[in-house]
Amino acid sequence: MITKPKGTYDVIESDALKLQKINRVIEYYCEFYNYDFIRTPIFESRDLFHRTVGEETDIVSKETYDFKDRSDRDLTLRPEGTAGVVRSFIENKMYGSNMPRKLFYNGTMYRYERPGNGRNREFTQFGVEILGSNDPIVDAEVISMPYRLFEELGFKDLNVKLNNLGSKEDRENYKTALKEYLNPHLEELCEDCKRRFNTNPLRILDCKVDNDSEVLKNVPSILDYQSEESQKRFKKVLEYLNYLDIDYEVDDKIVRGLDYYDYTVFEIVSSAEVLGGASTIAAGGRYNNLVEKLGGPSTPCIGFASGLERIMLAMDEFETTKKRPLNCYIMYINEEEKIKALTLAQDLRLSGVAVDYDTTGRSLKSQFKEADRMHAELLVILNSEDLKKGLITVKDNMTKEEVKIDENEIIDYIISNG
RNA sequence: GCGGAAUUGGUGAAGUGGUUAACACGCCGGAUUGUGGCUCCGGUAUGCGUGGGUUCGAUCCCCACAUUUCGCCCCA
Repeated sequence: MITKPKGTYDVIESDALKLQKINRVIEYYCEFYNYDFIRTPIFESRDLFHRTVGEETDIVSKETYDFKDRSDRDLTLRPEGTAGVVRSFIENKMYGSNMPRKLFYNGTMYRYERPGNGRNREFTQFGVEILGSNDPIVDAEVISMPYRLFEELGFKDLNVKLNNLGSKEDRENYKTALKEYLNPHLEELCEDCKRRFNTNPLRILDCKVDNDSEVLKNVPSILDYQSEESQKRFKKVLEYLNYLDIDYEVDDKIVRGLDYYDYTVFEIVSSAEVLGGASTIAAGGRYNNLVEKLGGPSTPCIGFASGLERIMLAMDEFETTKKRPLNCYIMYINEEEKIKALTLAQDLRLSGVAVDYDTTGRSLKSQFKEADRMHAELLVILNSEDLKKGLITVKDNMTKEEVKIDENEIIDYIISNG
């Protein structure tokens, strides 16, 4: 038997219903918040991700699907959505007009990592990007929009954790201070952190191993190393979040895994138990230098990404999503009735009625069961004797009341009663 | 990439080194010769993740691999 590749999964049955619901909610929230849909390629040139996400990050250094096509081009399956959107923004010269640009995407991403609960190699993210505004009000919107959207999907007890990484200069100052502080304590840190000390000292802050150690408890806060302007800006973000009634918590230990972030970074965390260690359902931040770095004009931007698989997992804890009921189920036994079922079904469907009928030749009894499984509202029971008189039986599956309708009025009857 | 656990029909699962792999749900058929959801009867794994090995004999013991899962790393 051929099985699915490791870390992939099929979306079927109740998962399919959940995913459809999520996609519907995303569609209309993005419409209300006035974001335009964008779809970018699932693979891009390898350089795009190496330059944006960061050569040193785990995502790029050990998780990308890199391959060469038949003409020897170096390509990479996208591990995240922002790089492609920014590339498209520049390539299509969107900065020329209609700024800021508010875009949303929803598609599959690929990372070669160990699969587990809420982690897959092919996974789906939706996200938004606002390109061309540095107003803190935009930060508040990008945080509050997914927050409200998740509430709509049934999430409760959501928490936003956010931090201010400041400008590149602020961060360099902080890194220096951090290393100065940590240097005498190096031996007390875990092996990973010793390595990070040189490669990416900021990541030591959210190390789980050393989390409780005295060393990290007294570590200097990045918030104390911000320029006055950066601090003022962050305060405004928090102020706007207060007005929007968003439950947040400033966490100066939050740093993100992608190199391009600066100023505001945030995570939205759910307390749903099924999520286990995958409780972050959305995360993002500001990236004011990325567009310029990729060759576009200096453009301040902010965005977030959210993993749909994790949302689907958590939805189990809320409510079961039900399949939409079928308007009408047609039953028949013999060939004459079957042909009537075939044509009547087509006529009804073209009139906007959701219709189905049996195609496995099972007993009438089983057809009733099947109709119930599909939650059919009306049952059309074809009978050769009645058909000869031009009559068709329609039974209301709720009241169990049965009427015989003239063949010529059947469609109107079903439309007005279904 | 590192460590632990799991893998038996459509589903939930019991089970044993030895002829037909429990039970329940579901599904199909029948009783009810064309009006269901209750009840009763019958059917429903040539098969116990895959490949080797030990054995007279393996679903059960051993090894490898795959997949899933928990923790680490990392992350949505």
